[in-house]
Amino acid sequence: MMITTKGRNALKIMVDLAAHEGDGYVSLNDIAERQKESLKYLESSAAQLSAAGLVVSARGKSGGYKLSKPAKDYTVAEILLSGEGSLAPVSCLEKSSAPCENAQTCMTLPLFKELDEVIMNFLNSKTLADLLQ
Amino acid sequence: MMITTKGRNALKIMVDLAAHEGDGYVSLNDIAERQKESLKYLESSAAQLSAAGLVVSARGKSGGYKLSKPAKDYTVAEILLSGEGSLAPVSCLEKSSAPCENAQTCMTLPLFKELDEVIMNFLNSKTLADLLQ
DNA sequence: TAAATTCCTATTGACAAAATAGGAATTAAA
DNA sequence: TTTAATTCCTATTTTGTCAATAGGAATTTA
Repeated sequence: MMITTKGRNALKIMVDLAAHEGDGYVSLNDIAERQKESLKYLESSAAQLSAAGLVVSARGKSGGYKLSKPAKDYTVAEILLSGEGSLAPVSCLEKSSAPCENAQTCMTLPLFKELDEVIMNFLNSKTLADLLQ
Repeated sequence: MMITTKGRNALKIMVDLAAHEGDGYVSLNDIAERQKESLKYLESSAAQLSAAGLVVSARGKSGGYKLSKPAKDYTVAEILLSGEGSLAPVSCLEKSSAPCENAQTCMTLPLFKELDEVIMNFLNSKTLADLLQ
C-alpha cells in the first residue's frame, strides 16, 4: 500500500477545509464528525499539515484550522507528502533509506524510477479544488 | 510502499529467466547467486509465479524454471501482481478488503481510482523484454 | 543410489501502521 | 474572571504485515 490512512486523513482534512473556505477557522471536532474519523487520530495529521505550512491554526475556544492559500493552489502531491513523508513505490527510491548497493546493475530500478515519475506527474497535476466535484 | 520485496523478487526472477531464455531450465540456486538473494526467500516467489502459470517448473536434478511464453508477451503488471496480490494504491481499492461504507460520499475515492488507472496503464504497457536494457 | 532440485508448512523477528490516551497550553466567550 | 473549547505535545498500545529463516518431503536425473 502506497497511501496509508495518514495520507488519506490529511487529504480528508484538506477537502473539508476547502469545502468550508471562507467560514473562518474550522475545528477538528467538526471535521471528525463530518468525515467520521476519530478526533485523536486526525490531530496528528493536522499537526503535520500545520508544520508544513499547508494550513493555519488558531488555538483556544472557537479556534481551528483554515487553508493558507486558495484550494486551487494546492497540489494533491504536496498534501499526501505531508502525511506520508514519501510516495515512492519502492523502498529503494525513498530518500530516507540507505542507497542500494546493486543500484548500478539492478535491471528493475529504471522501471521503478519511471513509475515514480508517472505517479508524481499525476499527483502534481491534481489540485485540491479538483476534488470538490 | 506499494511494491514490496515479494513483487521485486518475482520481477528479478523473471528478468533472470528472460536473460537465459533458451538455456532450458534454470535453477533457483543460480538465480539466487546472480541476484544476490537468499534461495529460501526466492522459493516462495517462484512458487507463486509457477502457480500463476507464468513459469514452468521441473523438479529433481537439473530441474528449475523457465518462461512459459516469450519475454515480450509478459506485462510487468502481471508479474508484479503474482507477487503482490494487489497493486492498489489504497486499501479501499483492494478486492480482498471489505467495501468501504463511505464509498458513495467519499470525496477522495475518485482520485484514487484515477491514480490506480494511471499506474496500471503504465505497468501494463511495459513488457518483460523491455527490462533487458 | 546419490545428488540436486522443487515443493510444502511452519515459525520467528522486526518494523510500521493504526488507534488510543492523558493532559498541558491557549484563547474566546459567557 | 471563570469556563469551555480548542490546539498542541508526548507516550503507549495494539495490530498486522513484511521479511527472512528453517527443516524436511517429494521428485527426478545422472
